[in-house]
Amino acid sequence: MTPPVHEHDGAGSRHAHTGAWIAAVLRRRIAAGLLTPGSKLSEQKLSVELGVSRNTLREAFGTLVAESVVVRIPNRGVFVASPGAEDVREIYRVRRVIEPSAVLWGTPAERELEAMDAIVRRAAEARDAGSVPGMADANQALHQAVIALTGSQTLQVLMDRVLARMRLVFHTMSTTPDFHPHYVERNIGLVACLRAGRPEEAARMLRDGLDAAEGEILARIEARAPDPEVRHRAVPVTPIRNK
Amino acid sequence: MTPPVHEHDGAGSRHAHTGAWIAAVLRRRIAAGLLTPGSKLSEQKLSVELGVSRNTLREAFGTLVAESVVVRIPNRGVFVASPGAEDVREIYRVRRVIEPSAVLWGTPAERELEAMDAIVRRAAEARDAGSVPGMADANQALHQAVIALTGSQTLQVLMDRVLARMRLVFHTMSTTPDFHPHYVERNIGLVACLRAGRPEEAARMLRDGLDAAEGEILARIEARAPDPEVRHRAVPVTPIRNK
DNA sequence: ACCATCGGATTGTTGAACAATCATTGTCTC
DNA sequence: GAGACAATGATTGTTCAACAATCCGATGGT
Repeated sequence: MTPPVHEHDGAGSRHAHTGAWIAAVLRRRIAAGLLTPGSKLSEQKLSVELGVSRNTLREAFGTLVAESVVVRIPNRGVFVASPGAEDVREIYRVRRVIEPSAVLWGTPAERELEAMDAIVRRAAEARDAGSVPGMADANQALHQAVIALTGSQTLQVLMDRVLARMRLVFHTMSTTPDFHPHYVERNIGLVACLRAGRPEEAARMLRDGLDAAEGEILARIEARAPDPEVRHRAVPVTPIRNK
Repeated sequence: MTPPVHEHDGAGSRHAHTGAWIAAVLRRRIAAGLLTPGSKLSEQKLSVELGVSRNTLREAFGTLVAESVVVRIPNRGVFVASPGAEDVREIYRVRRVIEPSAVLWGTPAERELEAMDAIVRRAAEARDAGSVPGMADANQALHQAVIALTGSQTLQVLMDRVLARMRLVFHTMSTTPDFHPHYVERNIGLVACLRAGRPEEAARMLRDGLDAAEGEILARIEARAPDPEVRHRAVPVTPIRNK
């Protein structure tokens, strides 16, 4: 039995708005894969486990629902979101609009170019070392750097949420193939184009890369789930009874 | 005295999740200008006025905070957001990324082109009739149609929120000048470009229009508030005691 | 095998209570 | 009289306990 003590789950601040804190804890657990997609988050269990009131937990659920990290089904409870093929398509719709636009019209200063250079160098090292998580991290970092070109806080948090959702997609796939080496090369070319002052070409390259990635992931997803959209009942994929 | 009865505030659905319902009511009141920017939303008063529990009202506040329609200051309460110059800049950062990208890479079908044609025609009629709200509505409709080109639900709701924020900006300005006739012409040209199959030119036109609009609004804002950013104390602009 | 009914469990919502914090007022000192 | 300081009152943050409404699963009848 875990005692109802507040695990010092990083982010030390003691009691800065308990609801947001609980939301952060759950967000981290979901991102780490401790809470698998489709599993139910029972109000009673979690409230005693985290040592907060059911009301406060409910508030946390609210923010998580707003972020689409969990799904609330009325009178049934909240479940960790399990994104399907349509969700993947939506994710790439968003990325295809925002990221190419960022490289096309965001004028990168020398600072930013240097940062992106460092990132792709790190990615290349990770590839040579065969480190898949290293490549994944670098890939993610590069996309965040691209978003940063817009200078918009709003777009930053939006894309952070999209990325969190993408991580959930990967969690639903038991075997994650490594298309990452492909991406490393693409990203190198992208930064080179930006350096050369050819934003149109960079944007086109980015769009092609996104199309390719979406295609691969969709193929991988739809192979496993021949009936991806038909989730009208919104039933959790696996009624996992956590613990 | 308004009785604590639930005003049948449109959007008929009877009691689909009370918290969301209350949030919708408040959202509408704010958009309508009944709740002016900077005014405080007292938990006690509103809970009795709307006939819901303080807890439920709190949940509604949570969603409104997530939408940045209201601002919560710890231990002080929630206030209707009063966007300043920096917020306007952020709004246009977002629009400059998303809207030109939508017209550039979203391939409009005949249906959508026709819809946009109808909108600009409506705008022209409103201009000839001297109807400022008519022009404003048409302008808003056109931008929503542009966003719809992406086919992305996520971007749609994002831009809806941005637009709501923009409405708040206008509410903070006592006198709203009508730059709308300018926009009508611009929009006509934009749709024409799209019809002619020149998305690059349309995108450029859209960007120029956004730049111009931002400039005009910023000038109007910074003239009134020579010290726009210094809101560290986050004090409501006017400590309005509503009623 | 199919359908209805019932019971238990979980969610949705409320009301009251308490601690913590902020704003205001009043008092004291200089 | 002006400013620092403490007491007071009001509001928010959070918890607890309760109830109605709903859903899930099992039981039982045909």
